[in-house]
Amino acid sequence: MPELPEVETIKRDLDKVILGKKIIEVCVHNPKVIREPAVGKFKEGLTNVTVKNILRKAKILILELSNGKSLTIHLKMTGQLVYPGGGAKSRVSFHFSDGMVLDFNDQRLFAELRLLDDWRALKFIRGLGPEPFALSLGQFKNMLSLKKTKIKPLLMDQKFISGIGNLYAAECLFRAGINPEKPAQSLSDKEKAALFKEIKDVLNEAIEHGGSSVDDYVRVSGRPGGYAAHHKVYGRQGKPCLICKTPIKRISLGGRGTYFCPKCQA
DNA sequence: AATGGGACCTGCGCGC
DNA sequence: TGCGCGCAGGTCCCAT
Repeated sequence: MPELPEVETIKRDLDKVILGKKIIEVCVHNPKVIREPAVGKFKEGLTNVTVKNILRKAKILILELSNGKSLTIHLKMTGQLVYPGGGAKSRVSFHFSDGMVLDFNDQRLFAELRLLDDWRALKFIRGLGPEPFALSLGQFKNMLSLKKTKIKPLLMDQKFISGIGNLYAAECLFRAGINPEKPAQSLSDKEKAALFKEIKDVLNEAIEHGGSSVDDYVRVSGRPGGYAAHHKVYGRQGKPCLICKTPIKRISLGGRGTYFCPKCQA
């Protein structure tokens, strides 16, 4: 499930392999993932253009092109970008003038590709909250103090703070010792500070390790990221807490699997 | 305002 | 063995 660290890893990987290259042909093997414009216009706008710049906003990748348009890619859960491509799983393939291919794969077809005149105008992007790295502790504390919502669903709310998903919300809360059901505004100053620190530390560490390969996530090379070995709670239901040995519990919160230590995160 | 559910998808692992 | 079911999760949308 690509979250901020995975998408950032892909952005950096793509910088090394396709930045400055010219796309000469786009093959759409499954049109479902092309959200706009119509497939014909999509292909047309991506033919004979150079990749000028690659950006990441929250969990979205943006390729700025030489014709002024931009390709936005939201990988959702199972999206992959693989280079060199040419694989059988490809939903869309991008062919470059040097003969190389970038594959876009997506097993569950949830991903969203858009070719836009102005990515900044995309409603979802306009609605994004600040990225964790753009916040000061004071701002973060203020934001939390205004919300009665349970802290874990709040961390995953992209309008509140952007880039954090189910996996990293669990890891950050564990490291900060905060119960995922605790109302945001009820966190103590100390807890807010701990959470702020752990969010930045966990995301940075995950980026350093190339992201977490659970489910389908792979780096652009096709190889896994290395952060899953450092997970402390995610997916560890019933296994002993790495700090106190209490079995890790799984509950459903906001319809999502939520892992925590009932003792360390009381 | 907040919360809960369903929808979108498909492969996998589980129980019977 | 084979089948059906629940689950996985980012985001939107609707209902309460």
